[in-house]
Amino acid sequence: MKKLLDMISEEMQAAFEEAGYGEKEAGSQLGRVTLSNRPDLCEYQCNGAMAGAKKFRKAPLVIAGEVAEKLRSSRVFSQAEAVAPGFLNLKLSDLFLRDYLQGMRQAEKFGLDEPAKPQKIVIDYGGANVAKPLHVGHLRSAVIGESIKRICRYVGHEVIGDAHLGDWGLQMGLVIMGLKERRPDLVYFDESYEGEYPLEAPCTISELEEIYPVSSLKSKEDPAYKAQAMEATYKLQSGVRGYRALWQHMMNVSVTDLKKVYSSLNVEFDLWKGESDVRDLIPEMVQYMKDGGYAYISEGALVVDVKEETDTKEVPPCMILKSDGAALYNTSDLATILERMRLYHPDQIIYLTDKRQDLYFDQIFRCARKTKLVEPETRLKWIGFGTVNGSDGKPFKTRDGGVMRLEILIQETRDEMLRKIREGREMSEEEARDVADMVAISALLYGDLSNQASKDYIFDLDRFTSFEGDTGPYILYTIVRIKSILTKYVEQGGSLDDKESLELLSASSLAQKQLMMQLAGFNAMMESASEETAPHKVCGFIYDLANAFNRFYHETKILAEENEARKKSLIALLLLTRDVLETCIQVLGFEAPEKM
RNA sequence: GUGUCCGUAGCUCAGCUGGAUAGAGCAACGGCCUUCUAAGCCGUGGGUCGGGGGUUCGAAUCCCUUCGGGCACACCA
Repeated sequence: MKKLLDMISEEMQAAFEEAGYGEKEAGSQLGRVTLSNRPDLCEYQCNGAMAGAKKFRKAPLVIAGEVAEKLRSSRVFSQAEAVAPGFLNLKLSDLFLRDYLQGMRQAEKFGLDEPAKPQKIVIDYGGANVAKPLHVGHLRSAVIGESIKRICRYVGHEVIGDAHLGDWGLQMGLVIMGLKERRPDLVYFDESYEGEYPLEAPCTISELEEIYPVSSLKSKEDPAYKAQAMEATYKLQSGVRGYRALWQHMMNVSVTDLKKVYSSLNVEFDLWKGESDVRDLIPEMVQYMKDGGYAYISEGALVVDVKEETDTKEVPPCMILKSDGAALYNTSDLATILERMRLYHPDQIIYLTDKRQDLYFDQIFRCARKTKLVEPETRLKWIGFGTVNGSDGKPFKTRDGGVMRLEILIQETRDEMLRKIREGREMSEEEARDVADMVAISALLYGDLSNQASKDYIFDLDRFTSFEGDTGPYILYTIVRIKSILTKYVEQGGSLDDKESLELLSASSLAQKQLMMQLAGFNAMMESASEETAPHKVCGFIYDLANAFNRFYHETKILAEENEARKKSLIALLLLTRDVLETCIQVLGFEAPEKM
């Protein structure tokens, strides 16, 4: 289905041409119609007469007047008037709008067209680390990545989400050393041991999480200890049996825990790959880069130059191997690109990390292109997100200044929501708990996603969990209201299956028409949210839609409507509103309860 | 130093492929429940869009400059 604005722009363009203001060049913009920024004057507007005034050597108002004249009998516009200095103020025909919504309701995905070329996209969620607890910073990559994945899938692309764990670096050596300090008698550390290793993991997740910070601190203070940790890393990487077995246990314990936390945020990965998965590809890739003449030794390290003529900044070379010959983050990221091209051959890879890694990804992408790890048409996209700050504007911390664990944050949000629900609603304890969990997730996700990803934002639990204003709970409340009416309608013997009834709808009030206009913008919004990988656009859209609905709701009695035909048509409008809202929150990553 | 992002109402944020009187929410104040969830709706007050210059018929939006802040600048990830 065409987008509403495109349809009415075409109508307008035709009127321009008919009035003698055709443009030879393709892609003329004279007839472009946009949503009015003066809703008190009109619904849509076209500014083409002013843009064309110079070219046609005529006063804009004259042009606008002549164009308006051509639109007198238009079936699209019920009103088109020329206003000084040359605006074309437009109102949409009720019939046209109604037919458009009817088309939406009957079309797949509310009239959103399939992409011209569906892509295969890999999303790299930027790597939680094994044996280190998730903290607030991980909230963003998980939540934004999940929403982008869902948006792209909805639009019609094939998307593979990869958790991409940090499971192979020095931190693994640190954890191994930390464990060895505590429990030197474990069989994994006995290098002469040749038997089977136990099936049971030697430590729990909380123990692992305790070990890392202690060990990390110690390595900073004690160079000898750090050397041991590096040796442990080396032993793990070179395949020492006990270390590998231990590593496997830590992986299992950690991944189980990560899955638990992520799934509480409705975040799911298709792949649980990590740095370790490409370890065998590294030698081959390094050799390839040397043979191709891309990589050379600089200051002892193996690097690839990624400077470009047009650079206005200094771009240091991309390092492939450290001067001690060891691999680093760059190495595994590049090898991962190689692996992904071989296994999935994606059209696009999207990375989510915090925005400080801007330069780093610039280097990686340039290096991948230069060394032809990817094809010229493969898109590499980096989405750098901002910091989660506390109310003081500085990175979010716990009360005592520590790092806020994601699990704790989620729990606090749930508790707060449960408290509010108990306060304001009569509900069984069990139901209150279920509802609180759903609403809490909406609060958390919407609070994050409604901000532009690239900007920092202030995490304010009170604001996010509020039922007022631009929040997840407000959106859910609106959906629940609609559901409640629909439920009552069915109880009174009504049917929700009538796909034709929207045809009976007349635009009888301003609020109703505004609701309809808002609904009609769905396909355009979703397309741009997908193209710009911008979940906040979905949030903006449903907030406006929820407002439009609530205004309409307050002035329109639906169940009490006596004209059966009109009642049916109103129910059809409610159904469309509910479905569009639920589709939108689904791509944002949360869902609405039946009651709240 | 080089580069980059940001600066919009008291607070949190939209708007930024240039259009008319710069929008929401929170907070403040005032209305609306015998009727579909008042966790809602309606209304009032609140602004040199950091400053200056330029391009344009028209600039929060584009360009330059300046101030203030964040971040990054090869052997961490």
